Amino acid sequence: MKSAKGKGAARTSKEALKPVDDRKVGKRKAPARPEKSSAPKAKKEKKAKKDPNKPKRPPSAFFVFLEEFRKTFKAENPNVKAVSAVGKAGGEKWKSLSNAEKAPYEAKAAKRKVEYEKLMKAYDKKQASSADDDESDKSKSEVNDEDEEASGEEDHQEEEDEEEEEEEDDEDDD
DNA sequence: CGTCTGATTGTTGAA
DNA sequence: TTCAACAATCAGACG
Repeated sequence: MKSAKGKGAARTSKEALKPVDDRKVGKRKAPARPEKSSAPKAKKEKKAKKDPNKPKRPPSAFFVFLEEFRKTFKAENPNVKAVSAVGKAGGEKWKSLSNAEKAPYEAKAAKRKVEYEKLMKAYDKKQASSADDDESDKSKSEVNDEDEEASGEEDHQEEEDEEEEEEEDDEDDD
């Protein structure tokens, strides 16, 4: 451990064959630059292209719950500075929650997903535009650089009441 | 100074 | 359908 930054590769090499049970996933950014030195120039015509505005993945219900949990956890454990501590505690607590309790978190996560899809469309367009070799000709023709929600558009403005309470207290179905 | 790590689970995107 | 990687966090640690 320690400085073995070479993590990128190890992260899923053999584990790939093994079931996903071992979620030893903590690693991130695998494909991007496991080697430290070596000239990053590489240029590679079209590969390893950084995303100008790649939308980040929407936080799962667990993360949504974690966000709140972190505050609570840190509030009672200000001394704890290890992210892993919150992760473990959060994970444990998360499993302790019932469907009904996770419902609000999932609802939020679901909403995130919707927004994410929207961002994806915008991002997708950018890629398309970029895909084109020469954009100078068409110029403004395709998509504007950044429109986003700027104007009102058809914003439905969520009026969600979160009244999807279908819970029949059937948590312990097992 | 910058990038990476740890640890959790869920979700998403690609094959 | 299945795999693999990443999403936040926060401070420490290494280059």
